[in-house]
Amino acid sequence: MSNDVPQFRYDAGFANRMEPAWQARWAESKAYETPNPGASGFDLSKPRFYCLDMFPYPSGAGLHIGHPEGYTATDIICRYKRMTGHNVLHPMGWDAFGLPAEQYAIQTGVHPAITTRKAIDNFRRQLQRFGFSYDWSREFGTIDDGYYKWTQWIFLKLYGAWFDGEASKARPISELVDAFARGVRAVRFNPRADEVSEAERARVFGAWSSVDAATQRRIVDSYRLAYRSETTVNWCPKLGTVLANDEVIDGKSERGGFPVLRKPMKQWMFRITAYADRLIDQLEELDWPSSTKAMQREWIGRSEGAEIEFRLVVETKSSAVDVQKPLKVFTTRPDTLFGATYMVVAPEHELCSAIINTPGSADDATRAKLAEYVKWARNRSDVERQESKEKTGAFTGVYAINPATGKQIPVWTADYVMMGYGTGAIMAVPAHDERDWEFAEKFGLQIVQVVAANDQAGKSSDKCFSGDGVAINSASSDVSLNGLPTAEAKQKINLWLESKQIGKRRVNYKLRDWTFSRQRYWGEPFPIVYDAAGNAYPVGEKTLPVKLPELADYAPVESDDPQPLLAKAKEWMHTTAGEAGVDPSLLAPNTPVTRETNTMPGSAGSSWYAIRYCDPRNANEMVGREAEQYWMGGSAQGVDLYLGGSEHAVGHLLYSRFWQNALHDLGVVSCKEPFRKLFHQGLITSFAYQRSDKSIVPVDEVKEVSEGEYVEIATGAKVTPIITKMSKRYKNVINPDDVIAEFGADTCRLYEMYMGPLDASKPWNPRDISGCYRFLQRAWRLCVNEQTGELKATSEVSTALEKQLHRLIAKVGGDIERLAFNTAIAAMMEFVNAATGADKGQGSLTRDQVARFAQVLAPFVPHFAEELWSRVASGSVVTQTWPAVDAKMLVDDEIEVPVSVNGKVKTRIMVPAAVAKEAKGLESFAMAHAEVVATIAGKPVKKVIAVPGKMVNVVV
RNA sequence: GGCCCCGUGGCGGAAUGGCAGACGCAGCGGACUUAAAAUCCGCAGCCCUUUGCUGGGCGUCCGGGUUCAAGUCCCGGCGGGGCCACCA
Repeated sequence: MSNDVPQFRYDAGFANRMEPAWQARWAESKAYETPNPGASGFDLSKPRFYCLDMFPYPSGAGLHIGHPEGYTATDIICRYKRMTGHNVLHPMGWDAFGLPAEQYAIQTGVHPAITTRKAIDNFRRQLQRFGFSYDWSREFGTIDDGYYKWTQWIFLKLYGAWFDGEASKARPISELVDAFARGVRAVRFNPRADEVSEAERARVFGAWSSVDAATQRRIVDSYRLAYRSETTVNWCPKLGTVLANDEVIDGKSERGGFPVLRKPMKQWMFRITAYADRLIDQLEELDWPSSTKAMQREWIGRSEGAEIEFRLVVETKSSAVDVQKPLKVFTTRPDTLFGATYMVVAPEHELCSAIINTPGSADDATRAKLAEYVKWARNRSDVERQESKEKTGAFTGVYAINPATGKQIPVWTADYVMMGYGTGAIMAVPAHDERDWEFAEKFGLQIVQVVAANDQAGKSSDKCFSGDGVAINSASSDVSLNGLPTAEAKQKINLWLESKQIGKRRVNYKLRDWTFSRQRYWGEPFPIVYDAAGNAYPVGEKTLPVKLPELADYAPVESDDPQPLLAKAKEWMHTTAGEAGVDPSLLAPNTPVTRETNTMPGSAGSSWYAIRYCDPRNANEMVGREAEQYWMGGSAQGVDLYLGGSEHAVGHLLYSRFWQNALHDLGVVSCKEPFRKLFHQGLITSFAYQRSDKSIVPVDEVKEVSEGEYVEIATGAKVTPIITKMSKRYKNVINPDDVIAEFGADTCRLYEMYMGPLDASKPWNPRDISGCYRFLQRAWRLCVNEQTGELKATSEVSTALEKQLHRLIAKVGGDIERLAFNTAIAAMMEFVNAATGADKGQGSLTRDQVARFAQVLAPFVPHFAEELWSRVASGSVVTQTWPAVDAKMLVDDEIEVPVSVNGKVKTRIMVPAAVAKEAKGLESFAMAHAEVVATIAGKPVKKVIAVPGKMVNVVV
C-alpha cells in the first residue's frame, strides 16, 4: 500500500466509509417512509406502486448472497418509481415462526424466541448495509403478538364461514344455520363436505329445530372452512409433527429429509379444495410466470370424468360385507367401461377391513393373504413406494358386476390405488391404462380391448393403448358405443349411466385440504378451546391474541404417537370459558375448558402479510379499509410486483391466494387476488470442482496449475470446474459481508444485477465483479477530481454526449420497467466509455450532465449517486425527479442502413433520417446509391424490400 | 414417463423475424513507468487469402421446413435444467 493513493479515489475503503454515512442520513430524514392515505404528506394524486419482496426466514447463518439479488431488483424499481412520481410501498419483515427456528433452538439449547430475535437483528443489519429503501417503520415479524393476533383472528373468521357452492363463495356460518332452519333447499352446499350424507341432509331439512344439538353441531362443523377431521396425514416421527403435502418431497420431509409416514389423525384442516375452481380460473387474470401458473394448475389437478357404481357379489354366504352398498369408482375414461375386467381398491379402503374382520366374507386363505398384504402396504413408506413401482396386490375374494357387460369381475386391492384420490377405488381397464395393464400382466387378469387407435386399428393389441380412438367391442343389448370416437363415447355412456342411476359426471381434484395443525412449539396457538366432551369453541375476539406460553422444554420426542408440545404448558392449557372469552350463550363462563395444543404451520403467518403491510400498526383491525383499498384494491388489484423464488410456487403462493379469496368473500378485504404481478429471481450458483468419478472437491482443496487447468491439492489429480448450488460442504458459499468489505455495497448491488437476466440462474464469478467495480471507479474519475474531491465539469457542451445521455435516460428507464437491469447497466458503461474517451483532463460532462447522470445511477448505486449529487446540487438525489428525455435528442440526421442482396449484407449506406423512415423513399434512395448499384452489378432486380429505419434487401 | 424452460466466442451474457456476438471477464498489442501495479488507447467468432491495404468462405447444438430475410417462427432429433410423478 503506497501512500500516494489519492484521497478521493473511489475504492472499497471510500465506499465503506461513505455508504453507512448516507444510510444514516436517509434513516434520519425518513427518506423511504411512506404515509398512508389520510396521513400528512400523503398525495392522492400520485399513482401507487406496492412492491413486495418475499420476506425472508431469518436463519442463524445470516443473509445468503441470493437474498440481495431479488432485494436489489425491487429496490431499483422502487427508487425509479419514486423518481417517476409514484407513492411507493416497499416494506420488509420476517417470516419467523416454524420448524427451522425451533430445530436451531434445539441444537443450540437456546430458546427460539431468543435465537430468532438475534437472527432478525442480524438480517436487518445486513439488509440495511445494502442501502435498500425499505420503509422500516412498517417492519414486523410473524412472531410479534401484535401480528399473530390477527393471524388467529383470520383463523376464527374462516372457522366461522362455509363455502356456498351455488354462489361459489364463502359466507358466514350463521347464514348456513338460517338456511337449515328455514329448510331452504335451494342452497347447495359444498359438494366436498362428505361427512354428512345426502340422506342425513334430507332428514334435517325443515326439521332443524327438532334435531339434537350434537347432530346440529356435527353437521354445521362439517361445512366450516376451518374444520377438524380425522384423515390420513403425513406424519414425520423424527420432527415430531404432521406436515402439509407441499412440505413432503419424495416421501421425505422438506426440512431435514426425514422419512414421512401416512397416519390417520384428527387435525385442523382448511377447506382449500372448495376454492379449487376459482384458484384455477383466476390464474387467467394474473401476470405471473406461465411455469408457475402451470405448476398451480397441475397441483390442483382438476380432471373431469364420471363416478360409476359397481354392485358387489360376495361368493360366500355372509352378510358382513354390505352388498347393498355399491363400490364407487372415479374414472376419466367412462367410455372404456366395457373393457373393465377387474377392480382395485386401495389397501386402506373400508372394503378391505370389512372382509378381513368378517369371517366367512371370503375363504380363510384369501382373507389371510389379504390381511397380510394390507398390513405390508400400510407399513411401506412413501420412499419405498416411489423406489419400486413394481405392481403388488392381493385378491379380496369378492366380485363386482360390470354394469355394461353384466359380467362378474374380481375385486383386488393394490397400493397403486390411492385412498386419497377419487373414491379410493378404480375400475381397471388393462387394455387402455398402463398401470392396469402391468397389473393384469403380472397377475394374469383378463385384458379386453375396447378402443381402437385411429391410425392403425387393432394393430397393437400386445401393448396397452391409452390414447383417444374409436370404441370397439362395446355393445350390450342395452347400449352400444361401437364406432364412436372417444369424446362421443364418453358422452353417450355418461347419459346411459345417468339414466340407469348408476353413475354421474364428476370432477375430481388432486388438491387436498390444507393440513393446518402442527404438534410443534414454535408457532401460533389456535384460538380454540374444548369443553369436557371435546367440543370446540372459538376464543372471543376480545381476548386475542392467545399468546404462546413460555416453555422450557420444546424438544420433540421421537415417536409414532403424536403429542402436541403445548400440552406440556399445563397452566396455560387449562382455563375457563370466561377466561378464554367464549360466547357465554354457548358456555357458562366458569366452565373449565382446555386450549387447543397444536400450533399453526409456518405458512400461516406468511399467508396474509402482504395485507398487513398496508396498515401494520393498526391495533383495532387486521387492516384499515382505506389503506387496504388504496394499496391493494382498485382496478389493478393486489400487490403491483411480488418478487421471490419459485420454490414457493405451490405452497405459500397457493395458500395466500386461498386466504385472500376467502377474506374477500367475507368482506374483510377489497381485493380478490393478493399478487397481481409475480416474478421469480433466478438462483445464484457458484463454481466447484469435480473429480473424474463426479464427486465434488471443496474449492479450497483445489489449485489452478495453469490457465483453465485445476488439480486437487491432496492427490494432484485433475479436476473439472463445474457450476453448482452454493453449499457449505463445497466451501463455495459467498458471504455478502465479505463482498461488501472488499468492494462496497454499491459494487455488490451492481454486480448482482449485471450478472444476467433477473430470472435466469447464473454463476457467481469473483473475477467478473471487478468489472463493475472498475466501472464505478471510471465513472467517479470522469466526474470527480481524485486529489481534491471536487467536481470535474466542463463548460463546453458536447452535442454528441448530450444526445447519448438522453438515449441513456430513455434506455435505462425502459429497461427498469421490463426488469432488464443487466442491459441498463451495459448502457451506462457505454456512456462512461464514450465520455471518458472525450475527456481531455478537465472532464467531458457539464455540471448539469453530471447531475442527470447521477440521477440515472441513483436506483442502482444510491450511495455513489448521492456522493456525486452532493458535488453538483443540494438535497438528496433519491428525492429528485427522473430526468426528462427530449425526443428530438433521440434522432440523428443521418442513419446507417445495411443493404443486403438475397439476404446477405453487402454494404452499408448513409441515409438522411427523414428519407429512411419511409419505405418508398428508402428504396429509391438505396437503389440510386452508387455503392448499391456497384454491388448489384447490372443483375436484373426481381424485388426490393425496404424496412423503414432498418434495412434494404435486394432480391436478384 | 409426463409437462415446462433452455442450448450463441475461452467465460458471464446482448440482439420488437431485419447488420449475430452489445457490455463485462479472461487474453493480446501499445502508451505512461527504471520496473511492476493501476490507468489510458487499441485489437479480438472461426477458417482461408494478401508483404500490406484487403478479399472470400463458414458460423447461434444437429437435421428438415416457412420467409425477400431465421439465433428468433414450425416439425423431428440430441443435450442440459426445472417441476410433477402409480392421481385412475
